Amino acid sequence: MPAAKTWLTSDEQDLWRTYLAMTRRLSEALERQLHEDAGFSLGDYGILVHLSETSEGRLRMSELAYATVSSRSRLSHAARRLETTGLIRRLDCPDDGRGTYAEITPAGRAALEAAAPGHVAAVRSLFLDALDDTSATALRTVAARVLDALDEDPDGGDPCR
Amino acid sequence: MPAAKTWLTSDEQDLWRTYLAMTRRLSEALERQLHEDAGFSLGDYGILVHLSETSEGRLRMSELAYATVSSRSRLSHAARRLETTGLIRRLDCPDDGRGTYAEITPAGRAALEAAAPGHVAAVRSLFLDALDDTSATALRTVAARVLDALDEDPDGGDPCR
DNA sequence: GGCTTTTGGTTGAACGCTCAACTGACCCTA
DNA sequence: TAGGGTCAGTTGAGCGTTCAACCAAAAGCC
Repeated sequence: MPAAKTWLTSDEQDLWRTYLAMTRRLSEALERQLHEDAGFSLGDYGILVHLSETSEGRLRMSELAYATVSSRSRLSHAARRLETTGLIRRLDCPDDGRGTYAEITPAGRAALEAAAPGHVAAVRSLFLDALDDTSATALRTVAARVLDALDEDPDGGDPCR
Repeated sequence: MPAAKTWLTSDEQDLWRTYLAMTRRLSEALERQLHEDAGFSLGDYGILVHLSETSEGRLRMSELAYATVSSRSRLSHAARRLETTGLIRRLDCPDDGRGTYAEITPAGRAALEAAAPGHVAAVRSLFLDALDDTSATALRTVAARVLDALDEDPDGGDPCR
């Protein structure tokens, strides 16, 4: 096999930089919209969504960390903040003395329902509308492969470190 | 036209969440690799790359902010840090009394060349290798459309706010 | 020439994330 | 049932980003 390439070809560079610009600007725009209109972040939104989707409105901290693709530490800090603003509450897990449940409060559900229309509209207009069937399929494939590669990689492996 | 949809369909949801998971985990993995191996961030890497690509090794702060898709403030802080570590230096612009040039130092070039192989290898193995010609083309199209939508959008518009 | 407005860039405070260290509870084995 | 190892979750320090306020130089304007 040839020597490992140290640099990217100009095509590769272009694609990579375009990808970086897209992801950065998209996440900034959505973050800003959500923060202005709802007062919380995309990460917080994800927490509320996942909790609201369960039958009991609650999830163990570690499950929630996995679902929201965040570290235990980040989730723990985020949960403390969301608890002080009253959107979730934490309660001890009766089955496991180490465990903690995060539970969405009525105020949390209300905040989520208030935030959803604007956020969903932004996701549509900035992202989903840019996709036709073909590119959506392609993107799914790419994402699946990238996530697989991350699972293989020691640095990208454990989403809950 | 029908009433605006407040929620995403389950297909849309799935695609959006997969996209979010991919982008978050990929950027975390690259950030970690670079930080461990080179001691600086992906943002710093971008700054050094852009400076090194100019004929004089320098760029006005605002041009650099645009090139690296970052706010003036972020770039200003990053430049101060890079200056204290000796990878760049700042000098006053003779043509415009308000202006500042950022210039990559020899140490900066050395750090960049030392960091490049590992970073490029990670970008390849985690991202580029997941793309065949078809999906690369599709991704380019998607990125271009998303960036266009961001340019239209008041919240996503100015990359240098 | 003086006046305001705009532009280029920096700064500090507030806040979120990361990392490593830590606490307690569970588990397993002898 | 005592011990060491692992697991769930939290905490605090350090650092990077954001936001708004700020300064100085340039550009418009009359």
